[in-house]
Parts: sequence; C-alpha cells; structure tokens
Amino acid sequence: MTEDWEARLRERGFRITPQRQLVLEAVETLRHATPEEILAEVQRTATGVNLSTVYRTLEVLEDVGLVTHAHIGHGPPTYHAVEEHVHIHLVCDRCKKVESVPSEVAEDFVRCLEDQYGFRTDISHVSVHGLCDSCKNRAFEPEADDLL
Amino acid sequence: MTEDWEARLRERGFRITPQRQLVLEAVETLRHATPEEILAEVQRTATGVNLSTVYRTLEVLEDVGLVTHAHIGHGPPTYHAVEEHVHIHLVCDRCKKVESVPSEVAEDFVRCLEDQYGFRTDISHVSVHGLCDSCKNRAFEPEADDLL
DNA sequence: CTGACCGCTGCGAACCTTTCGCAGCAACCT
DNA sequence: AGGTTGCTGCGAAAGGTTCGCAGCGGTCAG
Repeated sequence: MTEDWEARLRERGFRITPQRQLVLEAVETLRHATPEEILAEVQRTATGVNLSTVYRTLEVLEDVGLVTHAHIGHGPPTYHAVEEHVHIHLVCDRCKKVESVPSEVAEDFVRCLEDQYGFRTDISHVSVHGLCDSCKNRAFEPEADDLL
Repeated sequence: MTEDWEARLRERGFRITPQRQLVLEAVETLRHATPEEILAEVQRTATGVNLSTVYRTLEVLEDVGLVTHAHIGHGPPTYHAVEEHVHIHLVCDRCKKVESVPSEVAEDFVRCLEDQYGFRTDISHVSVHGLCDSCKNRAFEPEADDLL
C-alpha cells in the first residue's frame, strides 16, 4: 500500500483513524470483498470494529478515490483497491467464480458506445455475467436455473 | 403478448392463474420494471395480489423463459419480457436514465471474451454503467459522487 | 359434471443488507 | 494540554426478498 493514503484523506478534510487504515488494508488484501468479508478481516486485528463503520469507511475511501466497488449480480457489492490497471470482472453464473480481465478487451465496445450513443462507459463498475470456460462445457444441468 | 404463454407454463407442469397472467402482462406493459412497480400495475386490476406472489411468479416466469431480469446497480433488479431482440441497458449513474441499445454493438466484445478467455457472456443480464450524453457534458457537479 | 388432490396464493413474520440517530470517544489544531 | 467536532459503536429502523402456513382453486380422473 502506498503511503499517501493519509494525505489523500487529509486533503479532503477527513481524519486518519485506525479503522480507516484497517479497512483499506483489508480491501487491498482481500480483493473483491464484500462489506461483511471486510469486517471479518478487520476484526482479526481489532475485534471491536462495527459493521456500520465498515460501510461508512468504504464510502469515505471511495469518495477520496482509494477504493471502488462493483456489482456482481444479486449479492452485495464487492470492493477493491483502486490500482493502475482497471479491470473487468467476468462472473460465472454457474460456479460464481470471478475472473478479472484487462479492460482493453472492451476498448472498442466502449468507444462504440461513446461514438454511437454518446454514452461514456464506466466498464469496471458492473460485472459481465455468463458461463466460464469449464462451466459452459457441462451446461444444462439441474442447477442451471439457479443463476443470479 | 403471444398466446402460448399458457402452453409454456403447462409444459413445465405449472398452473395457469390470473396472477400469473397479470404479472406477465404488467412486465410486458412496463418494460424495465421492479417487482414493486409490477405489483402496483397488477393491483390496478386485482387489488388483492400480494408482493410475495409477484416475486414467486416472476421466478416461475423466468424459469419457463417468459421474462428475464437485469441488474442496474444498487437498486432492485428490473424485469422485462423475453423478446426477439436482446438488448443492452445503458444506465446513467447521474440521471438514472436507462437506455436500451441493440446487443450487436457488443458482438465483437463478446466474441473476444469467448475467444481469449473461453467466457460465454450473457450480455443482457447486467447493465453497463456510465454517463449519458447529456450528463457527461455537465459533469463534476455536487451530486457527481452519489453515483451507484 | 363432480370430487379430490396438491399447487398456488395471501398473510405475516423472518431475514439480510444497508442506513440512521445518538451519545461518547479521540484526532487534530492551536 | 485543551477544545472542537468528526468518527465510532451500538441499537434500531428501513428496504428488499424469502419463508411457513393454512386455505383456496386449477387440474385431471372418474
């Protein structure tokens, strides 16, 4: 973790607290974690931390641009640290596995939406659903319909 | 609405009920409706219908392939009728407007994911977020950060 | 047409995730 | 060190979705 997260917060008038540090570290450690999971990770160090604090902290960290969240379907959103390389989440509706691919594969798609519809896409915000390589090859089984 | 929705249900051993007909009609009328909105529409005809019935009915209708749902971010999912022409939802994070565009614009993107990662995309399931034409031109205003 | 299953519905409560109000604590400035 | 006031923990509330149950009513056999 870079060391300027404190500056990032201070700049915007936020205070530096252990909770914020722990939540940020948890997000960076876990990658693609839900608030609940982040809480669990944080509590390995500080038992007393509350779930509402996690939510409030994530909001702040997102506000100052240290973390982002993405939706992977019905479930709760997942948070991850902001990093150099933006990526797209491919979520398998069958096995729930999340794969990250570089956003370059969507470059043309994004440009097309901008050119044709004037729509500026935030490609990393929502995941792409479907079936992963292994699952699509054994499609049409009982659980096939308990997709998201 | 085609007339074979009854057959569609019967085939799979489901019964034909007024509730199911009304929910299906509501979905077709409203396009992009949440369960809550569907309930309201249904209740214009039959006051007594319950919200749990709407949920259960949507599940059944989705199971037999008469409706689908898509996620537009934090909010509840939206349901729409299955139709010939699959589309992608562009959701503006600023004004919340939902725009539908033909799925062809994503053809290359989808093919690329399949070729490079073996991932079979269900492009209509999750919406694409970003800023619509009008909103992106007046970006960076106070509400800019209450995005999804 | 009639009777009898049992699937479907309405209702209320439970559940889960997220938000809020409040009082006390503690980070920051001076 | 001391005062402000932002942040936290806690409990409750809110919002969306699911579940259990008893009774109604589609459906099908007779």
